[in-house]
Amino acid sequence: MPEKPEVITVAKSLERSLIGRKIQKVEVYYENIIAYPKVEAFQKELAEETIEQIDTRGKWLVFTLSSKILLVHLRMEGKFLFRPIGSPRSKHEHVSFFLNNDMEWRYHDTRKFGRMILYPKEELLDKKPFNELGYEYNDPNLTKEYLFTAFQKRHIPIKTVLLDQSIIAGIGNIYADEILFLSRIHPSTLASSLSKQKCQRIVENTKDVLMRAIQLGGTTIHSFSSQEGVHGKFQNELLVHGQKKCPYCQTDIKKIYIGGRGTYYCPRCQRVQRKKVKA
DNA sequence: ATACTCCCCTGAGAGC
DNA sequence: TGCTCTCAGGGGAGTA
Repeated sequence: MPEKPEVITVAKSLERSLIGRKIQKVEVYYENIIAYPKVEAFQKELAEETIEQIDTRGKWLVFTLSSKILLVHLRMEGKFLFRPIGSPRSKHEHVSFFLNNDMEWRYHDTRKFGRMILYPKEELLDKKPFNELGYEYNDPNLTKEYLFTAFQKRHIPIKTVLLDQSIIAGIGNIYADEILFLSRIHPSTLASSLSKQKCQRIVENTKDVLMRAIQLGGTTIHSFSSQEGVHGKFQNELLVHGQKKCPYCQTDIKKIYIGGRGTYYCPRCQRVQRKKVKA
């Protein structure tokens, strides 16, 4: 669920509680959350590290520490909580960072899909996932020429390509639908068939949708999972994802599956491209 | 290199 | 009521 705007919101909400704090100890209750290095090394290397800065790259949270970089991907339902040291732990709290203010910074993840990676600072850019992430929504290099070239060799639906983090980083299922709706492009259209003009629309609408969503603190869809400090308002602005009627033409919104992802579109505003037929 | 399939997880919701 | 089944969904791994 968290896409770029939600990840930014989480990063901002954590700053006040974490910047300048020292991690004294780490406990891991579900080991698969730690993707790299091995759990023991992860715990050992984090001890005595101070949190200096919090950023995002794609959908990753990037914690700059004294001598390491901690990456966290929330995937579907990851979230953070703060609890006094020793507070009862719920069954979905899988990692706990003991801070130097008698608080535990805890990672909660119902589906256990989230992942954490710890790297030495200098290795960050050479390794997965950073060495294979595409441009951010606000990167000046994100141009219609770049997309047109990248799309040429992708003979799969544009919806799927927008979710490919190696081309544009940070777009997830919800915003992909919104971007294609605003661009008036059918989500099944093969990426390789898109004109430069349509690539330009995708560039503009990617920037537009993400910027507006970031201003509103992202999208909160699952009411049951409202997380501490994160209350997005962009769900009120969604035009097509999860909607019933097209806000422009009142046509019934259709839901289909593309690449296994639920996909919403307006069959009138987002027509299937047809090859021009000679008269 | 690109495309496709399977898998990881759990809770919610449907069906009986 | 309560059990069983299906499904969503980001991304990594394995395979063609």
